[in-house]
Amino acid sequence: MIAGMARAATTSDVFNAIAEPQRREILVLLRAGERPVTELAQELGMTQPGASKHLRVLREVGLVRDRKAGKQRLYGLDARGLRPVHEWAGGFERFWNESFDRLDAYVQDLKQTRLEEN
Amino acid sequence: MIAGMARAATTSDVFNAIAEPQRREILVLLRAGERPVTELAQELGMTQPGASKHLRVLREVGLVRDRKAGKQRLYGLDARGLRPVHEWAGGFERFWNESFDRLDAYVQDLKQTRLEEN
DNA sequence: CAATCATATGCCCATATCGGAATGCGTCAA
DNA sequence: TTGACGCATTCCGATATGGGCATATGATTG
Repeated sequence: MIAGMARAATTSDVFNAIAEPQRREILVLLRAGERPVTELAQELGMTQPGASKHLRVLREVGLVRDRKAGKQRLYGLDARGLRPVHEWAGGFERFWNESFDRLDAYVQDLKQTRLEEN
Repeated sequence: MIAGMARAATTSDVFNAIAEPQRREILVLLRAGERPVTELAQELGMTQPGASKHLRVLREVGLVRDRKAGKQRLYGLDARGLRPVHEWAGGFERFWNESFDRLDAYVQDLKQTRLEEN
């Protein structure tokens, strides 16, 4: 508990939860609506325990919620947790629009603009 | 090599690279411009080797590029790799609005059910 | 209750990962 | 050339992770 944690717990950080490709696939699938575990496992070509484990991680970070439906347990999307991810990445938007060669000029432009504003 | 990989290599997947909070902090810092390793380490309260390791990961996924400047090595942002992240998360945009409504309806259902039970 | 279907958990293994400490290595200055 | 500086790399230890497999738990039906 005290020494060298390898990484922020995947169960407490959305960024970490979506670092797993299969978990991202699950989320994409769930955009089409609620699904039982077995169906998800089948469509994604993974075992049922595998799907359950991934779903557990997604549930613990709040990206998914589950609902009992008779014998089954339906998993549904709760995408609110993805909003911070979207916004964080969006904070870099202006940087991927400017090519590197232009970035320097861009910074110069900003400076110039500021000068002109004063 | 063949059996049970724990996770997609952090060095080959942007999602995985940004799963580390400190690496995200580095990227944020670099929006202000190029920085040498020691300065990054200092501002983020990590050791120099620690910073170097994180920078290596970021470099290998292409989120950062480096340039020699005399004794120093300046790291700069290359945010293009964050665009897929932004777009992927953006694919859920309509869902994190709808989620509220669904959740609300769900809560209403619960209340209604309880009332009927009493 | 017993049998059955759906899902969750526990265990084991191989590997990845992070942090710390020591060290290698290239570059600049005296 | 010899230090000193800046950074990268390597080794180590502790831990997290994902997959496979067996099994436990839950709920439904007969």
